[in-house]
Amino acid sequence: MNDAQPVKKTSRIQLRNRKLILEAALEVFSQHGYRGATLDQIAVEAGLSKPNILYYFDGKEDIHVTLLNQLMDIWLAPLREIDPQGDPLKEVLRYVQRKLEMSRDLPRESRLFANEVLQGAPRMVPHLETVLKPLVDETATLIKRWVAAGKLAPVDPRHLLFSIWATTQHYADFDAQVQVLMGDAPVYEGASAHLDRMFRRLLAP
Amino acid sequence: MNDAQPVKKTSRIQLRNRKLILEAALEVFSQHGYRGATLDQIAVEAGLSKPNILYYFDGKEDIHVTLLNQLMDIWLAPLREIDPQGDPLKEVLRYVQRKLEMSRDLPRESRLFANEVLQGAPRMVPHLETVLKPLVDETATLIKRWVAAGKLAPVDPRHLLFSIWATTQHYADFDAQVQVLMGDAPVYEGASAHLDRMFRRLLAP
Amino acid sequence: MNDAQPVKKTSRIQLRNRKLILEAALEVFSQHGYRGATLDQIAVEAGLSKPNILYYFDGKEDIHVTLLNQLMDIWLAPLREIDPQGDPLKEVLRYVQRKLEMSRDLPRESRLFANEVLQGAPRMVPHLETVLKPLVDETATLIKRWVAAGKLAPVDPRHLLFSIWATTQHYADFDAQVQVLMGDAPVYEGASAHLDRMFRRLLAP
Amino acid sequence: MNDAQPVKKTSRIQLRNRKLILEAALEVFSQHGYRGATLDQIAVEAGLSKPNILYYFDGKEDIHVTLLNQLMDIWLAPLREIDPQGDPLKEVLRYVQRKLEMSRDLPRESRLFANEVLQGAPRMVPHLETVLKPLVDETATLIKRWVAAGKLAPVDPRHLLFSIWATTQHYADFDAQVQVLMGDAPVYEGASAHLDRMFRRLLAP
DNA sequence: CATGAATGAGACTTCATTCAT
DNA sequence: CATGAATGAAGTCTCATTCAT
Repeated sequence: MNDAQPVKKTSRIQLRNRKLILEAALEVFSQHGYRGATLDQIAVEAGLSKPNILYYFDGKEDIHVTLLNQLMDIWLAPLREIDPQGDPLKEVLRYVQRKLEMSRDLPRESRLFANEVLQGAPRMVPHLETVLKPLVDETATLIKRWVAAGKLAPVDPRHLLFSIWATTQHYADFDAQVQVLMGDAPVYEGASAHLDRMFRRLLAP
Repeated sequence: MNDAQPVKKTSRIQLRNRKLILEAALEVFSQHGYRGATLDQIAVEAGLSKPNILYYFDGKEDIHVTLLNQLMDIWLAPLREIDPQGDPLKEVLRYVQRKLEMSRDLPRESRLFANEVLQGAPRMVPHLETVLKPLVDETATLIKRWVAAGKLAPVDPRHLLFSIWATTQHYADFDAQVQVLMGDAPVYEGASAHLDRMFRRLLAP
Repeated sequence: MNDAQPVKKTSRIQLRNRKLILEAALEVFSQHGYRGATLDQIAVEAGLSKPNILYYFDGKEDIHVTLLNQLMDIWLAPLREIDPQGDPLKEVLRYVQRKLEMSRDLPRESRLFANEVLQGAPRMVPHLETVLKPLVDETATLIKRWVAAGKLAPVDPRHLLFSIWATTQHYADFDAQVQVLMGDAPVYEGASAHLDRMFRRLLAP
Repeated sequence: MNDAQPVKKTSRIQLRNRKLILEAALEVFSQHGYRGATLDQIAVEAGLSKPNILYYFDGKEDIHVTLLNQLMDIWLAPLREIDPQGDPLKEVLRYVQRKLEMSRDLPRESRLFANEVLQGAPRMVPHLETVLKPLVDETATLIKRWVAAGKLAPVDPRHLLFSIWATTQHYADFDAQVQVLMGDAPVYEGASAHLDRMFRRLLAP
């Protein structure tokens, strides 16, 4: 009957509320995980009623998936910024620092992602395969070329990436433990220096 | 809270069933997280009835806490095995390999722990402070001594430990992602060589 | 309740939209029943927005009642057409055929009505008493007169009407079952012949 | 792990409560339809708590399906009792009376069935095809044989069955309307006589 | 030691209706 | 005349826990 697609005009309010909800959901999901989070919490955090949340999203899972997909773009940005024309060592070390900054500035995003992968990434495997894998493959090729050209010490590109991700995100994901062990001491300054030295020593040709 | 411990005579069956339950709970909790896990799943996995589970433990949380505390002993064993009299570089590199082996052989334990810390370690902070922190402080002192003696390259001991934990546990905690990116390629062989080189370069004086 | 009728100027658009809504509601109500139908479905079916629907009707129930009342007029038309001056047998048999045709051509109306009566006709009893009953009483009197005059075989007029209604509407109301049992065979041709013979034999003096 | 099928020992209580629930559900479903019925109503009617209802059945639909399947057996019993060796006319007329009695004594079952078929029998088509159709096919063959043998007047067996079902069940399904039109007059006596005469005239050879 | 039975609290979701423009 | 936004009430279902044997 009505073939006209209901091209939802995303009005000002629409945009604002969707943002409000996603922001609230990020807070709640990253803290309690998917199952641990409740729509009630998200609604309160967003300052909206529960049914109103469901007016903007199709359900709890829809919010979660939307969040994860949005996240991936932000999350992979630094990897995309590695300049194939740049100085190899400098490029990689800059990537490490960028990742560490993200860990410091966007810890909720890091935890949201960790939560999801930790449970087998049930809602993300497709995305990982279509978006992350090609990008990683490409980066691996680049690093191999750099190694072959003698610009970097020999290293397995994928394990290198794992190490970078693991060490940088650790400060966000395992923050509770870091807090206990570091007390009041500043964390990120030391981390920055430590990681810079570690990866510099690993990769300096 | 309830200090009046019901001095249960721990019979043979008691012990067996407690073990069954904890084993089942490890499986379920590590896969779905605390909130995502249900007593039903644990009961089925353990082959016991739900009320029977609650005969052995005071509730869901009790099982979880017991599991986490038990885990910590296993988890910290390699750290305790570092020999202050041994060769510093060798000792640390051995620790890295031990941790990597644990990640491979006990991934559920790793994920259980990660899940908990990720959510702020609400049920573990006391344990972390009383058990983990002193041990880490002690190890940090040892490493500092080694560094001062010129046996290791200068390094912040705590950030070193973080890097070791992060890189080794990554293979268990982020397994879903590693699988996607590594495909059928063997993972642990490469990881072992990579981490050995990385920490050797970092620490060789 | 609210006697202050909001004397709506029934413009062209008004009329068109009311018709659109009632047509959509007929479709939806007859398929899912009163409780099973939703305003959303009706709105989509009518190509109008939900609040707009409520601009034309006071609520879900209002639409339903309006529909039922409208229906009754159509539904009872054949009964009103029975000609007291006509040939008794011919008149009744023609009525049977007219009802069967309505069952074939207006199955949604039949089901809507059936749905309502099936659930005790909560929204229709008054209408039944004030409109249907007098008409049936009148028709019963007519049939009794015809029987008394020897123009029809002795028959209880009300049970006769029940039988006519039941057998003709069955093809609309129990269509799902008829489909299963008749397969691809044509239904209404056989039904027409069968019912004609049945009521002819019953009533031929 | 546990291969032993959990052969739910249907204890005394189990049996009693399942019966209680089905009885309550029959009452509620037959009155309000599937969608119109609520677990709350069923729970109250059964005198059990809502979660307890769900301890015995997997959900609303499970109750409904169970009810419908049970019903079919009762419902088709009279059809199965038609004796191929008996006197044709007598057998069919007895069937009519048995169906009419069921309409009088089990009106809720009749309405439950009508409700379901009216909405397209979404939960019953398979059952209709595998259970009802073969039985009807068989009966149709029998009737055809009787007609061919001159024991019954020529009649389409399926339309005959439709007419029997329609006219007898009408008194249960359209009871609300029958009540309005018959007032205090006894219904089933007249119906019995009327239907007996109608089908006798139709079928007498 | 063990379990079938039961439930209160709370989770997600639907929907008729109202609000505000 | 029309609609995007919002919500209270209610519905189905889950789950940790308790009861009673």
